[in-house]
Amino acid sequence: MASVDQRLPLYQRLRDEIAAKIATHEWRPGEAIPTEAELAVAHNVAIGTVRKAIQTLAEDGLVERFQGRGTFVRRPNFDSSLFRFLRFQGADGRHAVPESWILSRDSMSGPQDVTEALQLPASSRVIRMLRQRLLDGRPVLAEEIWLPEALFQPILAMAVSEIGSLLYPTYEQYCGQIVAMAEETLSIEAVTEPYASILALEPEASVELIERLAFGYQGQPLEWRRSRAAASTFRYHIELR
Amino acid sequence: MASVDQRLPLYQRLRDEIAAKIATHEWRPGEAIPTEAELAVAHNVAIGTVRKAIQTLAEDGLVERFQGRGTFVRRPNFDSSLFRFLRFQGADGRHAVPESWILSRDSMSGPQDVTEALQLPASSRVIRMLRQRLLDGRPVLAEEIWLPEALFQPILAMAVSEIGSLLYPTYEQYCGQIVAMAEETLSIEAVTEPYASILALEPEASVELIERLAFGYQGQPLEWRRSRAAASTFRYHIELR
DNA sequence: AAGTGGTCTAGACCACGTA
DNA sequence: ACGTGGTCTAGACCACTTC
Repeated sequence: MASVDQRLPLYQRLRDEIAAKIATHEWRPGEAIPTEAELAVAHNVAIGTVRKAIQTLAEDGLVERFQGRGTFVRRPNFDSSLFRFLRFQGADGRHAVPESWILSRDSMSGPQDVTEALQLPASSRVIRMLRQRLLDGRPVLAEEIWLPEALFQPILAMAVSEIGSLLYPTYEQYCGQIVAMAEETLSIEAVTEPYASILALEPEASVELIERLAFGYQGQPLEWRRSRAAASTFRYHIELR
Repeated sequence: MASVDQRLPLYQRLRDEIAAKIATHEWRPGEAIPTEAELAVAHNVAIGTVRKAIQTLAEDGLVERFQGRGTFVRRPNFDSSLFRFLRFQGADGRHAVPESWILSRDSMSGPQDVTEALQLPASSRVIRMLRQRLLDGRPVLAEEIWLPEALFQPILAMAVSEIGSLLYPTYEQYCGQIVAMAEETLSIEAVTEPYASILALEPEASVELIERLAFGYQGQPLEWRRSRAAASTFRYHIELR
């Protein structure tokens, strides 16, 4: 364990120690962490200082607090929080998560753009999955998913049908990899095969390209995802403050 | 002034009182609010309670705190914070705000989609402006801006050349309207005139449509903006947590 | 009834900005 | 030197959950 910077305020050092315990899975998602009083005694600080440390962790989404029950390590779920922003035009304007089908899963030497995005040495082994997502029976999203093979070996061993419709819980359960943060970049492209077929569009039709890079607790890239969305059903909604 | 709910915690009631003073412009953007000690005495609460109230306001972006200087009412600027997410492909990958030219400004009876978005009675008078934005001399954005005429009369009285390149400071200075929050929705459309010409594209080319509804401190709609971005230069980048 | 986090108080000292 | 917000302490009582 790296020594903590003594110049930092107590509550930040305590915060970092707790975050490290979560990052190393010493305290696992879903579990309760020690109570405020226990932490105060263990670290020899006032309970108010513990509260401030935990509060910053709660703001960053690492833990969740429940009055009367305790403080719990949060289980992030970007498979659904992607859909916090992304919307599809269903029969009504509802906020549904489309069903998903994995079409293929391969192991290969990584193309340059993939290894660069995942910050891997050139030609590292990677896993590629193609996935189709449907709403009301219509294809709305074609996903191309890239993973570092070194971290996700168990994915190759599973039957494709065993891989759940939510990928991030699968990563956590079978590979011990937890997604903590992600970045998305949106742009427009002319769709090419195989994505045109997956979306039932003519080649060269315009689609929204949503590139997502997902990171673990230590900031290491875990997954690179390129999703193509059909223009007619695509919406992305966000609040600015 | 509505009476405060006595069931709420002290710090939330204090928070609401301060927020109301900001909303009514009793304390104006850029000004310092009273010190923690003064607020504690004035409201007869402990200084820690004042700190908690102010902290929540700072998290919501209503005020900014500076150690040694004081706490100041924040001046939101969505003209530049739009560009927090929106990126254009310049000569390099830099994060530049494009120059802007106002092409027209009219007063008219509001079309139905506009009055609905701005939550105005049908056929209310509205102001429409068209604006072109250029990066490295190339048009990258065509903006269609709608305002309730009742709130923005001074805009009609100004010469178009007097209207600055940043609209929100102009709204504040000449119309007393401050934008506090906004929502954006992204989608793809086939561009029509006059936006095709403004962007130097062929009609029916695909563009990104960015619809933005901006709200004041009391949550009232202030501006509806529909921006079309050329597909070749458009990028939208966001972090998910 | 016991234990948890939530609110609130009343101080102390520190770090920073301004004059 | 002075005033500001930032950190930290040591308690009290309350609201909620669990047993």
